[in-house]
Amino acid sequence: MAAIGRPRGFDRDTALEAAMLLFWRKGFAATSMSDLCDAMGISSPSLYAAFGSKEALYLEAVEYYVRTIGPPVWDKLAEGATARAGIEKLLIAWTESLPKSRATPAGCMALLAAVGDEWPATIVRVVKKVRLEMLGALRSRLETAVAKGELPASTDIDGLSRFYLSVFQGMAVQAKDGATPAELRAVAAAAMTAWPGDG
Amino acid sequence: MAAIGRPRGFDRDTALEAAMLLFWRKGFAATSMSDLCDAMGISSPSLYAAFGSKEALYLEAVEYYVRTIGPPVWDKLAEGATARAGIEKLLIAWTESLPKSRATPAGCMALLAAVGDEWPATIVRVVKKVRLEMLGALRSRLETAVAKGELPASTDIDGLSRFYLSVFQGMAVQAKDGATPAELRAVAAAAMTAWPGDG
DNA sequence: CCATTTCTGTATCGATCGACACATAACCAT
DNA sequence: ATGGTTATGTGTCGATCGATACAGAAATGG
Repeated sequence: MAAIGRPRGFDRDTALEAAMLLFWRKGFAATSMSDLCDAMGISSPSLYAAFGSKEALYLEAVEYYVRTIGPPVWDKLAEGATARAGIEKLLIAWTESLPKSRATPAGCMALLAAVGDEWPATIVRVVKKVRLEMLGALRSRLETAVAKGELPASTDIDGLSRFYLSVFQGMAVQAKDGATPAELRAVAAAAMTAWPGDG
Repeated sequence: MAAIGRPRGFDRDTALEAAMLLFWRKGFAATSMSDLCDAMGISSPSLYAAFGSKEALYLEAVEYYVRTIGPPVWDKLAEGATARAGIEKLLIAWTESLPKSRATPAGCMALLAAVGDEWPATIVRVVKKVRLEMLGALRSRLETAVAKGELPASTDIDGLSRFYLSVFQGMAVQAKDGATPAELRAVAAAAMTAWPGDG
């Protein structure tokens, strides 16, 4: 863009990250413009000039979340020699990522936007797409496993991927509820015993 | 109470049920007093006279939910000869109860109040207690199973009950997301393969 | 009948919501 | 310097939020 006119007095990404953390913790409706302005350190007109609206800001915050928070965790799925190892690594990564930490709120932002209060339709649609991508990532890994012979061809791939998505979502809810990493690890361990062929 | 004064022009329980269904579907913040008055068929002052406040009405709605919606499903846990059968019946009951039906919204009201937007502290505390009761019901059934020798004494009861709670919560999220009963049944089937000793 | 009590509808309260008008300040090109 | 362009802060907009004041209506007890 043109470097013309008065330059912006704040860093856009820094402000966006502050908005993401606030939205993540409090949700959409419960986060007011006033809250956002305080957290981002800017005034209302600056926010509107830079992001358009509260709703547009939320959508950008989700995008930022998917871009920065998701990959370090979901990359685990591709690691490990087998799909089983990948899923296990992913589960462990969740137990570390989902509880509230010094830097981030508890739970999964893309999940929290699905449940609870009714949200603007545009947001619901976008976060739903994100959740479908999670399901797709799981299914894709399982399909590869079947193709490689790690799992029998009769495996219910859709059901199994949906099952692990369920476990993830349940863990996210419990994390939001204050569950400790140790408690989540017990859930992950139980979930791994559902791997086909184990006993 | 005294039968003195002008009698109430509406049935309290009927109005409460209407409020519950609306809160269940839309959440707390997204449900306005105006919405409630429309759904309950009464005016704002009547609502305040009968229920006190929006927050008090929500608390009564949760109580009503726990009293009327919960038991038909959770009673399944006690049915069946073994804990395994009880859990399986419970999972199946969820797959039928969680999706949106003609009469009820999707998901679990007590769960939805945990996630998403920030809710009033009193409500958070009450619904958290409800979720702890769910966990307690599962754990209690598993303890009985260990006592009866259905499960080895080394069973991680806390982890296993938390695991099945996770599955339930994940199923509730996916139900809210529009998952079909068939898709939820696949999740339930996968979850049952995690039963200790199966394989 | 009247007095008392309780419920109901209209109309509205102050607070807060998201969003913006406006004037001013800070930068670039010329 | 000067005009063009964009960002900033103050102040405020209409709408909506949850919650009531008030007066009239409907019941009971005398």
